[in-house]
Amino acid sequence: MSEGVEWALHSCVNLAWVGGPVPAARLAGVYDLPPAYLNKQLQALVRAGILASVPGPRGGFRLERDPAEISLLDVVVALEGPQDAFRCTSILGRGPGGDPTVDYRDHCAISLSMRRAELAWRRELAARTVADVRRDVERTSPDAPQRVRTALT
Amino acid sequence: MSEGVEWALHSCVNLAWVGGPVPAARLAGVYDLPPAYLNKQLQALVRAGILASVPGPRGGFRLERDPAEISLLDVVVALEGPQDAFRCTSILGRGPGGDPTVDYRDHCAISLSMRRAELAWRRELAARTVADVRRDVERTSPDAPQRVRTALT
DNA sequence: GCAATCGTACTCGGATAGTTGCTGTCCGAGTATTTGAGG
DNA sequence: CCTCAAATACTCGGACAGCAACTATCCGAGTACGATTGC
Repeated sequence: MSEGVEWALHSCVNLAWVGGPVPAARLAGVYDLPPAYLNKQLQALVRAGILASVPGPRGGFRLERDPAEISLLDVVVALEGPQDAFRCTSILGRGPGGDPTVDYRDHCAISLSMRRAELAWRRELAARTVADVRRDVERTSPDAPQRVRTALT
Repeated sequence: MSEGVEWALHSCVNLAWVGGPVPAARLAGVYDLPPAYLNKQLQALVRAGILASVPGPRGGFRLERDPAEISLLDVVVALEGPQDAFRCTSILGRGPGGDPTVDYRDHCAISLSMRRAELAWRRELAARTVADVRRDVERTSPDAPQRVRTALT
């Protein structure tokens, strides 16, 4: 999985602590990340409708939706794409008694088992939102929000 | 995820239908796969203790353990490695109020959420064995074992 | 003094190289079989 | 006919290219702010 997922998730939580738009360069400065590359990841989140971008001075990125409506799965899918990690290429169609024209993703027992596992993974990620993470962090270290706001201002 | 995982899983199920060792070239011929590359994947399964290799004429690969003792997770881990797909690089340690010497994999709320999801994925894969898949296939298409044995002999 | 206009600085956005890991291939080490000769 | 040994063919195993994707960077389009000039 791309390393940008980690950066994007932390940036979303940080953005949930400030109101207005924050430039990508400042978001990157918090963790000493490559500014232009983080910008690229945030662009993908904009295309997915998670963030909104504001050009020009006083511009930057801000959350487009309520943090409680942004699941971790949304962020992962925005960056990694909707396809599963395990890709069934229907090799059964090239085997004995197989039909090359059939899509075996819904028939192959192996494909179904792998899909069931990925479904469990997606279910866990879909059940956890940016708001949940923010709440957990605020409970663990109550002074984190203020520190982040200071670093982002 | 590597495409070789699919090949390895199908090959393990096929090996569960025959007794003796089968050369990699013949296993690859069933689905028209690159023989040498499949050989590479099977070598990894040997290193993991899932398969056993027999050199020389009449040699090949055979299952080292009972099919009921080989989970899908075992095969995936043997090929992809034990590390998680989401890798926490502890960027919190480079942020405000962070300690660069601390490993945040057990403290960062984001890392914990991602790990919980991967744990659910691993649990599903660990609960499903090669024997389970073989049984499912035999129920769906009872003549598959004979077809595979013919293709492998 | 006030307003309109021009210039400037700052931001995102997409286009452009570098690097790692997956994909595919090839040849050598080792072994069981086969073949031949010798007893 | 039986035994032994050498040749042979077949297998795995690791070392060697090719390619796609991730990583990283740079420059241009567009915008808001501020300075400047004219009224």
